Formats: sequence, C-alpha cells, structure tokens
Amino acid sequence: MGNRHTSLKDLARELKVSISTVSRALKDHPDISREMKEKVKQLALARKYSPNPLAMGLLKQETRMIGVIVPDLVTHFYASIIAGIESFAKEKGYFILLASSNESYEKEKESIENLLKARVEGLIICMSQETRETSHFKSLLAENIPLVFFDRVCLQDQVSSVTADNTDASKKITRHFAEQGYRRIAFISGPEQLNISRERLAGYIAGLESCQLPVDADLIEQCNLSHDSARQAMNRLLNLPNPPDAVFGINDTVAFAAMKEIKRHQLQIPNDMGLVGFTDEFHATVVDPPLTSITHPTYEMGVEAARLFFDQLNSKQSPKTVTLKTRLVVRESSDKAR
Amino acid sequence: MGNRHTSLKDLARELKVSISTVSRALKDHPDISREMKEKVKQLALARKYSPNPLAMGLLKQETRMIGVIVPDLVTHFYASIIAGIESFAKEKGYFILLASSNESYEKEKESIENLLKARVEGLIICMSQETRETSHFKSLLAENIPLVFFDRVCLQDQVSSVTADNTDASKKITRHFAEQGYRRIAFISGPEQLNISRERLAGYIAGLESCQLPVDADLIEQCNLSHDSARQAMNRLLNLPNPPDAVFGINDTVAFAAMKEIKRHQLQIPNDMGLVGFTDEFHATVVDPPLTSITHPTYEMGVEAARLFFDQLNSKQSPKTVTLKTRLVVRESSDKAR
DNA sequence: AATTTTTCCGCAAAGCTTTCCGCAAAGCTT
DNA sequence: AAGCTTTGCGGAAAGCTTTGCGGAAAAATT
Repeated sequence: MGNRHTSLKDLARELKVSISTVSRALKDHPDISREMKEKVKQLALARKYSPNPLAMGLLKQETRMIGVIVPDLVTHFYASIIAGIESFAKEKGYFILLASSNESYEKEKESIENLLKARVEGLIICMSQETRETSHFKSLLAENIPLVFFDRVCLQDQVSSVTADNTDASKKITRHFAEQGYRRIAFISGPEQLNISRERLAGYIAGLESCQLPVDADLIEQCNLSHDSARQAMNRLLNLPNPPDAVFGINDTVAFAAMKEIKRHQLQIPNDMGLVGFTDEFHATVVDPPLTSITHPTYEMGVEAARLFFDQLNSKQSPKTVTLKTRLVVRESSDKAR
Repeated sequence: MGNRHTSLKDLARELKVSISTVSRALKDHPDISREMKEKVKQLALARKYSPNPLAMGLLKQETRMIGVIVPDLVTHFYASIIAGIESFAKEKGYFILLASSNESYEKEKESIENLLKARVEGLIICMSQETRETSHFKSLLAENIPLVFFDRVCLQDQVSSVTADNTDASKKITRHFAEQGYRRIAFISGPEQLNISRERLAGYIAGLESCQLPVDADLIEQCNLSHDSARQAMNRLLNLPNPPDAVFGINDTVAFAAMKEIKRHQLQIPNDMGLVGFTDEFHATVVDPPLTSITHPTYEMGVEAARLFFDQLNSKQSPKTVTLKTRLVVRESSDKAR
C-alpha cells in the first residue's frame, strides 16, 4: 500500500546525506556544492520526486485550494464560469474544490463549512437563490477569509464581486424590442432578493421609459428560476386578457421554458411573440429559432472572479467591483424583419 | 495572518492538559474520564475545532481527494457525470479535484501528473479523443493507483469502467428508424480509437442486418466530435448522390450539428430526414423538434464510476465493468406518424 | 605553523494529528 | 499493610518539508 511517493528522506538515505542537504540542493541553495546539487537533482528526477503538498501546506499554512460554490453544477452557465476560474487558478498553482448549493440556503451554509474544514484558503461564491440572510458571509469577513461573489452578489461594499452590466443590458433589450415594433414587452424576473432580478428589472423599466412605453405591472412576472416555474409564469402572461407581444427572460432556463410554452400555444417566434434571453453563446444558438440574447461573458466572469480572489489573498485590499460589458446579439427570435 | 484555525495544541494549552488527552477525549477513548471528555468537547465546540486534514493526510497517508479528468468541463454531459461523482464522493467524505484534457492527449498526461503531484488517491477518467496510446494509464496500474474509466474506456480487462450499453442502444435506434419506415439510415461516428465509436457502429450495423437493410459504406461518416466537423460530416451525407433519409448522431454535439445542417438545407425533420441522438434528457428536449434519443444516464454514470472507485480503493479487487441500461425515448425528430 | 575565513553540510524545530508506551496515583485483594 | 490491577493522563514518534544556526573540515591568510 502506503508510500507510493518518494520523499526527501528517501533521497537522503539513498545518497547518504542529510535531508536538509537534499532539500537545499534541489532549491539551488548557495551552501551546497555543485557536484552535490547535480547528484541530488539527478536522483530526484529518476525517483520522480515531487514535494508533498500536505507537508508544505502544514509548514507554510497554505493549501493552495480555493472553494467554489455554485447554485448547481450542470448548467452550462456555471460550468463555463468554473472553467474560467479553474484556468486562472491553475496558472497560479491553485486547485479548486467544487461544491453545489442546489439553490438551497442550508446547503450553501453547509458547503461553506465543509470547504473551510477542508482548509480552502478562501471562497468564490454565487449565492443560492434562497439566500436572504448574509450572516454566514459576514462571519467569513470577520475571520478575514478571502471571499468573492460572482453574478449574484450582496454586501457589495464589503466583498469583491464581478457581475454583468445587468441594468444597461436589460435596457438595451427593451429598446431593441421597441425598435422592432414590439409594444407590450413582458419581463419574467427571478426572486427579488437577488440583485440580478432587481437590476435587470430596473433596466427593463428604464428602457421602457426611455421609449415612452408604459410600465404595466401585469407584464412583470416572477419565477424561482426553475424550468417549471418559468413555464407557469409564461403561461400566466399568455393567458392575460391583453397578453404581451414580446418577452424578456431573465436567464437561460427562463428563456427556454418561455420558448416551449410559446410554442405550445401555437404562437410563432418572432412574429407573434418576440423573445430575448440573458444567456451565453452556446445555448442561444442551439435552440430554434436562435435566441436573441445578451451574451453573458461566462468564461471571462470566471477568470475575473479568480483574479479578484488572488487580489484579496495577496494583499488585503479593499473590495473591488468588476462589471463586465455584455453585448446584445440579435438573432431570429426577436427579428421580425427576416 | 496565519492561524485562523484552532488546533489540538490550542485546546490543550487552554485546558492545561496534554495534546494526546485532548485528542483522545474527542474520540471517546476509554482512557479518558467522563469529566475531562466533557470539558474538552465543550471547548472544542466553542473554538470550532476541526481536525487539520493536512496533518491527518500526512499521518494516515491519505488525502481524501479524487482526481477527475474529463475531455471538457462545459458540456452538460460531463457536468452531469461530475455531479454524480461528486455526490457519491461527498458521502464518503472525499473531495474531487477537477481537470480538463480539452480532448488533448498531451493535456491528459499533464493533468494526470498534476493531480498525482497534488496527491489524489486515485483517478476517474474519461479519455480524450486524441488518446491512442495507453502507457500513461498502464503506469498508473503499475503503481497500483486506483483508476476508473467512464464512457470512453480502454484496457478493459485491467481497469474498472462504466459505460452505456452502446451496442444494444445503437441497435435499438436503427430498428426504430426501420420501423418508422426510414430506409437509408446514416451514422455519424467519432474517432475510431474510441470504444464508443466502435461499439455504436457495431450496434448500428447489427440493427441494419436484423432488419434486412443493406449496410452502405457511404452512409457511415466520421467526425472528431466537434461541432464543425460534425456539420461537415452531415453536409457530406446531404450531398451524396443518394442521400440518407435518417441520421443517427453518435452524441449530443453531433446530433445538434446535424440538426442545424439539415435545417440549413431546408429539410423537414422528421418527414424529410429522421434524426436520433445519443444524449441526455436535458438537451434532447431543448431543441426543436425535440430529439428522439437514447437517454444517457449521466448522473448515474457518475455515481457508478465513484462506486467503482471506492471498490478499488478499499480492496484491491479485480476490475469490474458496469454497463448501464439506456432507453430509447421517441420524440418528434424521428416520429413520422405525428 | 597557527589562525582566520570559507565551504559545505547536519541538527532541530515547527506545523498538526494519532497512537503506542510508560508512569503515577488510586482502588482493590488477601 | 503489602502487592496487585485499574484508571487517567503525558511523552514521544512518525508522517514531510523548510530554514536558522552550529560545526567540522578545507582553504586561505598572516
């Protein structure tokens, strides 16, 4: 069983020198003679020596692990962000430990505890949609544990975070709809405790107002971001006495659910009903018709989150807020002209 | 900075007892008096003591980490499998360290090395499509490092693996097409070094033969599983003097690419061209028309892979092969009757 | 030739946990 | 009361690495 890996001790024994000599030889310490260095390095290579990260961690009090908590693991949106975090972390020689909250507040807290027990050096988190209360985050701050939020954020003055330009982007969507001739533009939002809901709603309203379109409370629906709940929301919109002629879904899942429901009602997209989402490249092009959307720069969001994390880790700087520019990509789902 | 976490030493000092007493008290060792146990446990709770996994790892020579290597991180297929692995591993108190090969043989080898340096206790791998040579896996076996393959496998007699019932499933697809009245059934395969390509091709052919349909080499295309390459393959099929009336795509990406290409050629699915894929529930229902497919039990595949991993870890058993039953779910893309 | 400097390497501690021994005191037996 | 067992705890080692300090031998100096 046991010892698969070569240790300094093994090398030292074989060369009949002390452990410290081996250690220093490998690090080109000036105290060690050239011949000794070569002998040691050669044997180290032959025995495939690599320092034991556990011992190093114990000594240096660092684990080179980052905890990442996402609402779920399977959505392309999060998967892509994780890929971004991972690539940046790898550059720095860090690994990521993944946990999923399954959109549950309890599991979120539990995951934080587990990751801390595993001695991650800090956390990068996208809050669960259930989370209304922030004391578990505050206690991280109190213990000076590096923390970064992405996409869904809170405590913005105290925690570094990276988000999309939600308000701006939503405003662009509404204006785009208006330019295409849509007049009754609906918005399917998410839980109001989420900043993305609030910000995208604000942009939606600002967009309407800038086009002199009325804000109709009937056209603002809410869902819990699940597929079913989004379908129900869309269904309510379609059953309105005066239904919308365009819908803006707050994210991927919602946009897809809305699309299915619209089709089920035998309505044509984009002619009977315009549809725009807030998704990434991949999903927008796989559906039919291709979805006009604000393309969420997911991979980049991951990279930025990781960058902010290392800023925190290296020097206790004051929290930074990074806002990623998005762009509106017009595809068939909102393009009456075609 | 430094020491955020309470150690046994901290507790011992505060209680003015020895470290070993504290350790034993927490583990209910019979040598320790009831009162002492209570005092210790109470303080441990108050100070939020949790054992340092690095120290434990050093002592027990175990890191409680599993390395997982997938061809990419963002595909729903792999994300879902990873979720399955993760949930089983968490039960056992293990974490997973994720790495992506990006379908590259070199990166696969590199990832293996990195994960071993990080001292994972073993590996769960889905080979990159480039991998033709297996010496890097064999050296894992030689060092007795637990190894499990999923979906794409090799060295089957030496390594535990979990796959879908590829041949059977493919046979079902061909027969289903035949029953629907399709006669010229094409197959877009992947790289031939992958078992999934070979097995699904075998099933496809067996299905044709069992229906007394001829096997036409023109109708068997190959691609490298990328979107573009799959589109090109589909395009070649469509430009055949005698094109197919149905297509079986070897996986998600291929099926979607084929769908786009069919639409681009103004053909109707399922009437002009039947289409069936080998995908999971999610993707099959998000496209239009909904895709008939063999639903790949992805999450379960992850769970099984993890289970096999722990079998290996706990007792050096001989390698097991788990084959997961799939089912054919008929949706619109191959259902002329509707 | 004697002394100082340089060169090269070993010792030991720290970081944290578990566990085998050992040891003292208390309780028991006869 | 003397000798035994039991009870309850402390010491130390092992697992692996880095690094300050001390020390011996070789080289250089006077």
